[in-house]
Order: sequence, then C-alpha cells, then structure tokens
Amino acid sequence: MQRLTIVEIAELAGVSTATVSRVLNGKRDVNEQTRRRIQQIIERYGFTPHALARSLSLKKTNNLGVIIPHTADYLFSSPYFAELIRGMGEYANRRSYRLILSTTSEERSSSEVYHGLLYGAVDGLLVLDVRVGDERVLWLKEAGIPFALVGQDPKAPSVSFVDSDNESGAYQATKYLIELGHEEIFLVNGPQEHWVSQSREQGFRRALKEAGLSPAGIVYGPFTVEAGFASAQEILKRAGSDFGLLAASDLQAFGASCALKQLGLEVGREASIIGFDDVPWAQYFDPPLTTVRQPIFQIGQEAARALIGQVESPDSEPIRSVLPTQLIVRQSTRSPDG
Amino acid sequence: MQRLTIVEIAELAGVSTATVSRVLNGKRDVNEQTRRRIQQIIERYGFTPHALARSLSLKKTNNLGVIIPHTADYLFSSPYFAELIRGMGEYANRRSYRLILSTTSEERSSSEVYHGLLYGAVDGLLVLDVRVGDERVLWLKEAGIPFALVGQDPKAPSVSFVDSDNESGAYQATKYLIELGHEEIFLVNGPQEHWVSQSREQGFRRALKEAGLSPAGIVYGPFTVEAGFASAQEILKRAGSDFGLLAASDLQAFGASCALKQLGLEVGREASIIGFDDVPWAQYFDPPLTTVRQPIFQIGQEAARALIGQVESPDSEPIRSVLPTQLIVRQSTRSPDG
DNA sequence: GCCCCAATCGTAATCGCTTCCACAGGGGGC
DNA sequence: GCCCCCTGTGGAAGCGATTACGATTGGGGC
Repeated sequence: MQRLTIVEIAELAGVSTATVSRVLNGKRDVNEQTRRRIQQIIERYGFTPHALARSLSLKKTNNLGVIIPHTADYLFSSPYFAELIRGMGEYANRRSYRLILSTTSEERSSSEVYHGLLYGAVDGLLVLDVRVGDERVLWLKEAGIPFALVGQDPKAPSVSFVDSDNESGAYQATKYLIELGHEEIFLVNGPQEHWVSQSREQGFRRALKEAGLSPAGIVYGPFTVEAGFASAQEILKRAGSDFGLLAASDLQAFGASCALKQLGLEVGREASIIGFDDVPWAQYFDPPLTTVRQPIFQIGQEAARALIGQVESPDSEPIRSVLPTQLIVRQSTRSPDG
Repeated sequence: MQRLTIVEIAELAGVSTATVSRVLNGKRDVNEQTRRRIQQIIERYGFTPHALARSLSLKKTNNLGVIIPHTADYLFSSPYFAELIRGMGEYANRRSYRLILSTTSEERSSSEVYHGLLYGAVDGLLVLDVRVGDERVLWLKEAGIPFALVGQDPKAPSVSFVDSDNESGAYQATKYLIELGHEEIFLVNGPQEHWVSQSREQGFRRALKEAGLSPAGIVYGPFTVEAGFASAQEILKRAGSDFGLLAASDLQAFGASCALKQLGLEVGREASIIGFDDVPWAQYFDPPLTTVRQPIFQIGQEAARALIGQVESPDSEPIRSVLPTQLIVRQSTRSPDG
C-alpha cells in the first residue's frame, strides 16, 4: 500500500521534483535524455501521481457530480437512468473525468449535499430531473458552480442543457395515432412541473389541433409502470375501446398495456398504445411496443460534454443541445391498413 | 465562486486556523465561548471546508470507487444495476461517503483505470460482476486496496463480499417446478464463469437430484432479454410443451416468455417460467412473473457497509454476508391444482 | 510565594503535487 | 571578448486543510 511519491522518484532519478512533475505532465523544458531516464524509473516502479494532491494544487478535481434528487427515486426504476449514466460515464472517462453519484435524502436538499459532501470534490454538477423554475439552477448560478442540465428549464435562459426533441416526438406519435383513425386520443403524461412533460403535451396538442381534434384526456403522474397502470384504469372508465394512448415513458406504456389486457382488450387491435424512450426491451413487449425513441446514451454523453465544456472554459457559450427523437412503429399500435 | 478558507475564518474570529479546525471537527481543547463565536462566523459565511485539502491531510477521501468492467455492459441494461447502485449510494451517503463510478473501456483494464483515474481518489473499491478466480481480487489484495465484492469468488478465501443465497433460491424455484409436475426442466443460466451462475446451477441440480430427476438442459448466456429469447428458442427445438424453465434473471425469463408466445405457447398453462431478481415490474409481466426475489437494494447497502468497514478498520474480519432469497409465485407458472 | 497541572490556543510541519522564479551554462551576434 | 538569450534545472512557495508540539495562563496544594 505504501506507494512512492514524486519526491522518491526525483531522488531515484537524481533530479528535483519539479523536473519529474514536468515529465509527468508532458511539459517542455526537459532535456530529452533526462525525460527518458525519468520515464523509465516511473515505469519501473509503477508510479502514479496522487490524484488528490494533484487536484489540490491544480484546483481541478476532474470529478463531475451527479445529484439525484430524492424526489426522483423513480429514475432508478427506469432503464432510462442506467443508460443515461452509462453515456455520461463513458464520455467522462474518455476525457479523464470521473462521475460522482450523490442522492439527496429526504432531510437534505441538493445544496446541503453539495456543501456537506461535494464542495471541493467536484468541478461541476450534472443536474437530472429538471423541473420548470428549478431552484437548483438558481443556487448553482449564484454559487458560480459550472453545471449542465439533462432536460430544459425554459425559465433559466442561458445555461447548458441537453434534451431530446420531446415536442416533435410527441407530435409524430400523436399524428400517427390520428392517422390510425382512433376516435379518442389520450395522453398519459409525466409530472406536470417538468418541462419534458409540458413540451410533450405541446406536441400532443399541436398534432390534435392540426387534425381539428381535441384531447380526449390527459393525466399526469410519475414515469413508472404503476402510474401507467393506474392512469389507464382511470381512462378506461370513460373511454370506449377504440382509442389511442400516448405514454410519456415505455414503463407507463407497459403499465397501461397491462391494464387494458386485464379488461380483455387486445392492445394493437382496437386500442393503440405508444410509449416513449425505446428502452432496450421495448421490442420484446407483448405486443412489441411502438414507441418514440430517444437517444438516451447520447444525451448522457452530450451532457457530460456540455459540463466539461463549462468546466474547462467557463466563459464559453453554454451548450444548448436538442437531440432528435424518432417514432419506431411496432405492434402495440394497430395496423394502418386494418 | 471565491469561497472562504479556514485562514479567513480564523482571521475573522481572531484565532488561529488550528482552533477553527478543532471547532470544525468537534475536538476538545477549545473554550466554549470561542467555540460558539467561531461557529457563528462559520454559519454566517456559510463556510464549508474544502474536501480535497481535508482529504489530503487526513489521507482519507471518503470516496468509494465502483468499477464496472466493460464486459458487464449488460449490467446497465438491467434494473438490477440501478437498484444496486441506489442501495450502495444510500448507505454511503448516510455515512458521508461518496460513490465514484468508473467503467473500464475495451482498452483499459480495471487496474489501469485504477491507477490512471482512481489512485488517491478513493478509499476503497466496490467490485461488481465477480467471476470465479477474478484477476481483480488478486491485484486488489496485492496492492492492499480495501475492497468488497458484490457476489462471491470461492477462490478468494478471506475477502469481504455480499451475495444473495443463490443456491437456495434456485433450489426452491426448481423444487416448485418439479412439484408442478413438469416433464422436463431447463435452466437458462448466466455466464458460466460467474459464481452466481454456478451456485444457481447447484441449487437447480440439487432439487432435481432429490426428486430423482436429471436436468433436461442447461444453457449459459448473459443476463439479457436477448439471451433469454435465444436460449428459449434453442430449448424449444428439442422440448415438448410441458416443461418448466428457470431463468437466472427476470430479463431472461422475459425473453424466454416472448419466445414461447411467438410459437403460440401460453406461458403459465402448459409450460412454466420462473425468473430471478423480482425486478419492480415483474408483477406487470404478461403473465405476472413467478420469480426468485433478491434483496438487491439491501445487497447494495451491505456491500457499501462491508467496504466502509474494511476502510475504517483494515484489520477487522472481512464481512461475508449472504442474504436470503424468496420464491414469489405469480402466474407464469401453472397453477398447482391444475 | 513556588511548583505543577489542566485548559486553551498558536506555530509550524505535513500531505503530494505544480509552478513561478532564479540561475547556470553554452552559443551566437556584435 | 562581451552581452544576451535560450535551454535545462532546482529551490521554494503555494493549494487548504490537520495536528504534533509548545507556550501561556491561572488556580490549587504546599
């Protein structure tokens, strides 16, 4: 466990620590011979500079914090989350950054978590589960901490964020449901205070309006199977069997689908259901789920990229990136020519 | 962004940094009055000690590293993973530790990732996706880095690990399948080099042996939907319709179930399928999935606890913890009195 | 009044690394 | 031959905390 320090390497090489440091960081101003000699010694002893000491002196940790609000517990139950983290981690690691995960508990706000656990330990923060007028962006801006949002907050004008084109995705999906000729069209939405929900609702409404229709109903709830199940039950009380349903997540679509089946309705015959996300197993649903694909992995990568951009050049323009969504038609919607 | 340091707090309070530090860390040897005065100033200015500086001087980072091998990409597609991380994070945060996530890429081994990215940045490592004779436990032991395994490596005698009782879970499930009177019983297992797979297979075989039966077939593969689907297709080539199938994950069970349906077999009538994990939406499967429940969240917590134990007292006995599994009967297995 | 000890607090070293600044030596321009 | 500059190197001051060690004070026991 007793590892060498730069001092010992310097002694072994008969030079000063300054020179060793220069070699480690690939700086100029080192004679090619000494450089090689030092490199050999470093390699022979398997020396690695101590990350902490390096960070302290550089005032740079190469750590990115991911704060998951306790209200976003559902994130964990969602494949969305894992894929997002994977994307963020992949890009971060590629750029020699690490990801620090931190969940806020009931008792502690994000800002307390930051000051208690994360201050000095991260270069910036990745903010998930953004809601409209999110208090977190306020204190982050005020505190001058670099950050990037996954999702948008229209009330926060010039901040870095990455989002997918929810409006368009919902629009396409709704339009498709209309084309299938369903009498009534419902939306099982996410939590109302999230911009992601609001923009999907906008797309939903736009498609209906263009067709001269109005929404048969909109319900809000978390992005979970349970919520989808409950919402569908609610809807089924006041709907016929010929309806189209757009869910704001594949999980909700899954839950809704189960609710229909329980009542003996065959999904993809009379009623149609469309999900959102295209989680890896959506194609294995019964029936395979028609859904709006989001490039989740890529969103994670982009978010990390945006944050690292902010970290490395704080005065640069914020990155505001909206990635495309795409309707994937499978069998949970009825056949167009049926 | 310009935050106060302990020096400035000391000046404001008219004391030395030593005293401020003593107050911050709740040490003795500080007059009650001065303590209060300093505390007030700290609060007024919202001072938080710089985590890095603190760590450097304490030689303690309060960071736990989680290394996810690139070969375990499937982990991310599994709800198991998110739940595990959630458990680890919850316990870690409660003990004022942070979780650092690091995925190894194709080009870099765990040990390279550690030395390049994590050395000096973490107090210990949480090791996922353990295989039998895992090289990682070797270099970790050699390097003297505290660590804890999620899952077991029977070849590594005295290390901390947390696992669930896979043998017993598989035994119970298999026994249940036998009781249902199925002619043939299959196992869709995980990767063969994992102890988790081997021990489940042991439970599977034990149950069969006790009943005087022998396995109809065992196939190995990753814990994914795709693998379950493929394995079931393989099995269906050489099986009748009256068989029981135990899968090593809910995802595999899900995939297998889809394969059966594609051939018009009704799962839970003739053939029975049992999963493993009891992921949150297993009950919403069609049909609701009979499965072996693992306490995943708790495993995460325990693993963090074991690691922190090793970190804080390296000479303490390793924690070796096996958590119970439980068969949850739903409708993907046929009714006992049918 | 002297000595000793407990309580309280400060000085300075330390953690391991980066980097500013100074300095030595050699070569080229004049 | 003198001066300047450029290259290569080392000394030492940071980064922001913790803490070993020492110093000061005041009070109690004699």
